Amino acid sequence: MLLSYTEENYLKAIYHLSEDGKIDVSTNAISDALNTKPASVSDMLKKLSQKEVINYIKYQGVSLTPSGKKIALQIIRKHRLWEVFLVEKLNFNWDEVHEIAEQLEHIQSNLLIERLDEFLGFPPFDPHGDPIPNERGEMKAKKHTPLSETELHNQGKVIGLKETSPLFLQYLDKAGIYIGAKIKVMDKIEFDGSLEILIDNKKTILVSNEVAKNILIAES
Amino acid sequence: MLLSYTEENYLKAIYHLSEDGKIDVSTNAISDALNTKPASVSDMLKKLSQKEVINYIKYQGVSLTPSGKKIALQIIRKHRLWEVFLVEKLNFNWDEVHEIAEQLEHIQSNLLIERLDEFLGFPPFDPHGDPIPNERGEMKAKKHTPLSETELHNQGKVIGLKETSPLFLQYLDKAGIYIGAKIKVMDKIEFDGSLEILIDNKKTILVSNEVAKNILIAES
DNA sequence: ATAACAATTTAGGTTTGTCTAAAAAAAAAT
DNA sequence: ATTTTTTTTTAGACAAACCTAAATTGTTAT
Ligand SMILES: [Mn+2]
Ligand SMILES: [Mn+2]
Ligand SMILES: [Mn+2]
Ligand SMILES: [Mn+2]
Repeated sequence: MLLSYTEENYLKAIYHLSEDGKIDVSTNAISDALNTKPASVSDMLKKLSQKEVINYIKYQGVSLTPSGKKIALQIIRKHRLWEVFLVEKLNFNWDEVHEIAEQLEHIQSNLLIERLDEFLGFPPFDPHGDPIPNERGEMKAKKHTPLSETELHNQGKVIGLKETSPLFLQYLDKAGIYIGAKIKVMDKIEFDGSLEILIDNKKTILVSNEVAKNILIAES
Repeated sequence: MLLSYTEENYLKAIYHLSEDGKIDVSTNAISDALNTKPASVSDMLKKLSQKEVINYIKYQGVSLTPSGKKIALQIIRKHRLWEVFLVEKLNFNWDEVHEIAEQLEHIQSNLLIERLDEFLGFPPFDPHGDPIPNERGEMKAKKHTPLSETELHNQGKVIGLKETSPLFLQYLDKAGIYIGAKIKVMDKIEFDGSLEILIDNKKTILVSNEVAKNILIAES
């Protein structure tokens, strides 16, 4: 089935919104995510329901059907592969790629995306540590312990981020934090939940609780 | 100025139609090129005229303004660079890339296209021998003597094509003709204008006049 | 010079995706 | 158990890009 650029964006938004455990996604949440009005979302949900890519009962929220989920994962696959291309091949910084990938993810060609995947060496993760689905929509589960919940003195590695906004990524660059960096929590300040962390056994810095919540760690 | 996907395609079509020496392009020619109805073209010409990217006098055809021409050349630059990428990096055949480039040419990001150009080594020509405009819209003029008008026994090199449809490209593959191939005209059959040609001093084949008109030669 | 034909434009509609304002339903508060 | 507030849907409009049918302008042939 062929969906429009806009319909694809709705499916992707619904997928991302239901990622945080939520089973049913609300009209308002979608309108927030896509910067449209709730009334426009209602219209679109009716249309997507007709096309059988979402389960929709009026006033009761929405979820993806298996076929809708498959489409959403294909778009996410394309988005993340293009992000890898931009960073690995065209030397973009990780905070510059999202906007361009938002456009590139809608290019229609299965052959293109399979060739791109091959050209990039079948990367399992994108520049922000997010897993890249394969053709069947399967991806490596990345276990996510936020840095804010890591035990004191435990050594871990940065495997991903909850936030990927340019401002946050630029902050991380400045702090010397990147995907793969070794991090050890040296001290927890009870007052505001900020953490003293040792990066790569070299540099000790203080990060706020807000920052720590958005850094995902694989403990070792 | 920001133009829509569709407006960009109109400018590109007008540019290509005026390439063949024509100063003013007709409504019907545009509607043919874009597979739309003349009435739709009239609507769009009014809009493009308002945006000052075309010179338009009702009933008298249309031409690009300097700013319209600049935009058209930027789109063509993007199209051709992406074609090089697809062939050189993703191993596509030259007859498979046009459709995908039609989509990729509309991706908006100056940085992207400059980085891509650099990544590809600043190629002066695309896989079909067409010149790639630089950021300022300048490109190498390619002199075009159709093979059909080449002197008997003259040796030349294939530098481009007039037609780049998949069917024609596939025919050339089969015949062993490619950009850069050495060609010598051995005989001209007066009856139908077909030619006996020697390719790379190895293989002699017969090509129709129709084919010969669409192969561009640099004589040496 | 006029009639016939071809090219182009206008008039009036459709579809997609958006909006605002108003109505209806669900959830929260009293 | 009502009332109030919030969420969601419907009603009615609009812009972009297309269409068909009809009117207009330009071109060619008599
Ligand atoms: Mn992204
Ligand atoms: Mn990402
Ligand atoms: Mn092309
Ligand atoms: Mn080309």
